[in-house]
Amino acid sequence: MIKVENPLGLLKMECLELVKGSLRRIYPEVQLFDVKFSQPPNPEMGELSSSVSFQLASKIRANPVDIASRIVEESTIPSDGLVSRVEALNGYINFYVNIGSFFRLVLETAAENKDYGFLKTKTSEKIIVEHTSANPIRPLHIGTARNSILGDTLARMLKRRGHAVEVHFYVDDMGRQVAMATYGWRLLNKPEPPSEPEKWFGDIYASVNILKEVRRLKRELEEASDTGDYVRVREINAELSKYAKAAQELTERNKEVFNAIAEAMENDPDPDASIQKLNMEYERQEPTAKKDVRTLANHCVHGFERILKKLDIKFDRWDYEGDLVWSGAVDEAMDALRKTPYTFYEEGALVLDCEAVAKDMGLKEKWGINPSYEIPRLVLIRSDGTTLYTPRDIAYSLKKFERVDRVINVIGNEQSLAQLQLKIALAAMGKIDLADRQTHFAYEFVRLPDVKMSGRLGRYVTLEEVMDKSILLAYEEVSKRTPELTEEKKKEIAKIVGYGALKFTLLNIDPIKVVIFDWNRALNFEINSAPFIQYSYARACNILKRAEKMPEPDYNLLASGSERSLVMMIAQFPEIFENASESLKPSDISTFTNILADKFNSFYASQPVIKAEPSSLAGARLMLVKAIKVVLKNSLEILGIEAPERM
RNA sequence: GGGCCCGUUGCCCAGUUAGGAUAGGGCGCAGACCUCCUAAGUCUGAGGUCGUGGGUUCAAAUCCCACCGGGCCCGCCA
Repeated sequence: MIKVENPLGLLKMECLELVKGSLRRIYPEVQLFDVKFSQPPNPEMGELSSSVSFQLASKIRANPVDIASRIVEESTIPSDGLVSRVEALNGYINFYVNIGSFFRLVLETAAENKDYGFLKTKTSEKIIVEHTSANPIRPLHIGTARNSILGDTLARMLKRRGHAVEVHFYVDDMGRQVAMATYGWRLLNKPEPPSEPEKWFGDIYASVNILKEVRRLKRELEEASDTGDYVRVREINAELSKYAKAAQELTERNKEVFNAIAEAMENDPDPDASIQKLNMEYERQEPTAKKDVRTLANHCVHGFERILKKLDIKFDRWDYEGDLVWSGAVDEAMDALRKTPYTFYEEGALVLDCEAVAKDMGLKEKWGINPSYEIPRLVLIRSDGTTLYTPRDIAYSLKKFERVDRVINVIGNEQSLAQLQLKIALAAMGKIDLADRQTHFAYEFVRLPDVKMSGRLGRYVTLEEVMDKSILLAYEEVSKRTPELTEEKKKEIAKIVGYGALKFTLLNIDPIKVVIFDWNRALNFEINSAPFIQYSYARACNILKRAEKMPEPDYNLLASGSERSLVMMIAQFPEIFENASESLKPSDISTFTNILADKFNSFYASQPVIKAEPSSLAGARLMLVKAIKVVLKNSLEILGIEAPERM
């Protein structure tokens, strides 16, 4: 057997040779251009088609229909090749494969290679995928889950593509948020957190934030009523009722924490100052601050690790922002920026003039930014000398590039400007090459039907909640459908189905689209395609399990439309994978898999496999099922979804 | 005020990077199918101004321009 990685690629090469040969004979003067092949709309039109005549038509001022006919007339088809005939139709050139040889090539390649489809890159790189990087002050919720699941899938795609991938989690222990949470924890006299500490800390953080904001707004309200600014009064009241609602929700969930913090904060004349002080102490490595903040952050980090592990999402490194500052890496980066002509001081703060950098280095043109857009400046160092998030991220970026060639950051779309400013800072430092090798993989929020999720208001649907419900529902389904299974088996399948559905929901929709989270939609196994695909896989497994022998196949007998389109889909898989991983589009895989499962189910319903007559047809169909099994399994694997042998 | 993103059937989405043949799925709706490899399945049907209006092209959901509706950002927050 010939071993090939990409059977469709071979077929395309052969078709290309045919077209090229004809063109050379008919139009020797025409410069050859890129000829693309696509699948015709229905199987009667062959397996591949080319619209080369249309492109040629405008160049040589001729009718595309005539060009197509001439190309076909002039083509000489080798007798031992993969193409059996060529036809012209409506200006298109349609290629029909030699079923015996091409189907054998495709099915035997796919069925006998468990890594089928994972087409390797010719330019392997070292790549960091940074994802999740959630604030270590609250639980992971369904919004951050979108980040984790996308990031995890990107990493897996790139690994399968042949890159050396490191997965990093950036622990933001240096921001004001973590100081705020630690401040609240201290107000409670730092009790040992209960199990699931990150949920508890999330309540503390939200309590502090809400109480602090309410206090500020009340003060502003007094001022506004004193000056008789009633427009402002109305605005503030609206704000206050928003916080009141959040406080209400929080009290319903965790009354003790909220009340205890409320009481303790009464005694603090200026909570903001206390939080800022703690933040500054942490940055200066004051021992108690260091211990408290790190302890809190680590409780949360361990919680993240525990939950994500259940979804089989793991990290190679956890990079702490604090370490970056303390090691002097941030100072170094800032010094380097200070030496460029693009920074200046304003009221004691160090500022980067992003617009000037972009203008001098032609970055707008290079990166496709609207020339009339003035890029906002970036404050690098606060007037009190402490650092800020984006500048710390600049130092982090440099650190990452010490390890790898390429960096992919899975970060919310709302941080686009910050990510751009980061790249501009790199360019300002003369490291434009690094800026070009850094990708912001942006994704949009997951919203609740009426409100946006918000850590600050303590308003979120936690990831674990969704995971648990998903498994529970899947368990009920399994018990209903296959009561004969053992308890252990039911639970195993429930986990595979439940987590699969959750991941699929978030992977199958374009990351840049806002998702409105709907319990019913996410966990409805009729709507969700993951169980459907998994079920198809289980069916394929079942057929193979029941087939006692493997008769000698005759691939020429795979003549039905559904069989032919299945073989073509299998043939396409390596290029689908290649394209998905090059353009970082997990949904290409999920969509493809869904269609494959759909076609397989139609085939399953209409064509017997084991009992097919003659036995050479059964043999060919068994090979088809075997190949489908491999492709379903491999595409689910990329998506991080398990494929159950039975359901 | 400026910048970016989204808009496809009652609902949720694919297709837009790279323009090509009749715009695809799913849910829901109307109906059909288990003496036959698992019905988490299959089949049939109804349902569409691809946000609107121009333009480019032999050809536009896809490219360009303007506008409308929604989201995000423009902080010494992250």
